Amino acid sequence: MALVNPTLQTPVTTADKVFQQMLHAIVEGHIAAGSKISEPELAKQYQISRSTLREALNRLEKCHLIERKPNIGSKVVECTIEGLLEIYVVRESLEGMACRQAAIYMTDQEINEMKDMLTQHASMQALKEGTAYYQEEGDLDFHYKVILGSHNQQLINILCGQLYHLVRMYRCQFGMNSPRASKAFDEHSRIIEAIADRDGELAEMLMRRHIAASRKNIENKIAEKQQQN
Amino acid sequence: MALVNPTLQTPVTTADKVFQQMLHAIVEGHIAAGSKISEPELAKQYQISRSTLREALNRLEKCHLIERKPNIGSKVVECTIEGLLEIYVVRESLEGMACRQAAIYMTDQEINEMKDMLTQHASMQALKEGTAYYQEEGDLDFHYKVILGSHNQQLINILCGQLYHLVRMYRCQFGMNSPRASKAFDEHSRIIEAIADRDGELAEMLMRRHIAASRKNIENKIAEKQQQN
DNA sequence: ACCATAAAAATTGTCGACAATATATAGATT
DNA sequence: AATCTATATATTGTCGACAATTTTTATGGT
Repeated sequence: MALVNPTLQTPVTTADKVFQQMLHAIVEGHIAAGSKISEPELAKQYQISRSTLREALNRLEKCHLIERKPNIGSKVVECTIEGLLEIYVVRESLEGMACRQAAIYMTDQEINEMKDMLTQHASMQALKEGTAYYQEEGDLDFHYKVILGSHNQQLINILCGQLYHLVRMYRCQFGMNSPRASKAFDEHSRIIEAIADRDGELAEMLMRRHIAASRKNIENKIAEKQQQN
Repeated sequence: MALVNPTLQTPVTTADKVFQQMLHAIVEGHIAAGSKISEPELAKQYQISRSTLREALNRLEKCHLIERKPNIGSKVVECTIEGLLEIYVVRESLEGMACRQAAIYMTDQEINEMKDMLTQHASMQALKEGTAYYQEEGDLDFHYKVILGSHNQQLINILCGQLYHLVRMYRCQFGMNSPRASKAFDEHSRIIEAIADRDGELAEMLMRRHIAASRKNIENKIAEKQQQN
């Protein structure tokens, strides 16, 4: 029930279905990052015409998962360290604001649901005596809920509809940018507290620190790796 | 030489050209906000096939200027007060961060160019003995420059490639959300100062206040209008 | 007169073919 | 042998036609 982007519509047209299949394939790396996309080849592979494949490609482009140059073709985006850090900067900014708005606009029911989710995650974390679950789906669930809690359609579209596909792609392919399990959980609780207190200013600050901490964590890992060489 | 989105590629394919024409038409209201888009009709109007028109529509959708429902069709987005306020929230967040990044990454040359631009705007403002120029193109130029100064491709894409088309659309159609001329100019100078001082924290704060002030200005006008009725 | 149903018209989605452009191959020249 | 040019191949862009779906209109019943 997790790892599913909340803005993803249920596919109705064939282009929709192929889009979602390709989305999955790109995020998981089955279609390699940076690789060129051959329209005739993929059309044959999915057993659809080139037109509908192009329709699917257009949606992937909308998510910033592929890039297109006129008369030349499409490429899957590359996963670079710089790209990852750029995404963190945007997330820090936007999710911080989303959190501030959530403190204003989330209903009491939504807040309670989020609290329930967190306790549920806590038990799961204990159950698995590890942090695997929380590192993966749980973290995303939390962030999605906050974003939706902003009740701001622009924020929701940009974050869930675009940026978070890339977030998941980087998480699958780099691996190193999963949440720092133990600390992340505490940070999440504090953020929910601030939202429940309707303290938007604090909520924004905490979310920004939460994301900035992840970014710095990665920057450190990078630095370590570079020292080894 | 302003009012031109810096991320807009020079059109190469016919779909590109039609896209830019329609972009212009929607922003200026020649294609009415909220109106339904008839593919056959527009294809005939632009003298292209429906396929290439659909290609253009896909790009408009990427800019969030039209919305599409499967098997039903496309509509131009509506200009609502709520929608405008949502955009301001996102701008406050993202442009604030862009400004912080600009203080880090802008080159000295870029900063000088921006200073030059501002003095040029000042003289124009005096020349026209009004604030028309600055209210329109000048303000956009300034904000574009800051955004580009972030050197963050994600920020640039989201702001220039998507959000600012909507900003311009609202400005054309509502009119009331143009910059508060006299104050805006001073605020712009202070922001540039902060960037030149490489004070990212201050730069972000000033930009956020600058945009928040515009938003509050609109909220007040709305409130006034509602009191009249 | 109103509502439900069925037929007709219009609109969107998908397909295959052709045109325009870019890439790869072969040949000629120095 | 290397470089430039010309040809051939492959890929992307555009077109018109058909299929599937939705909207409108017409019809009949209460």
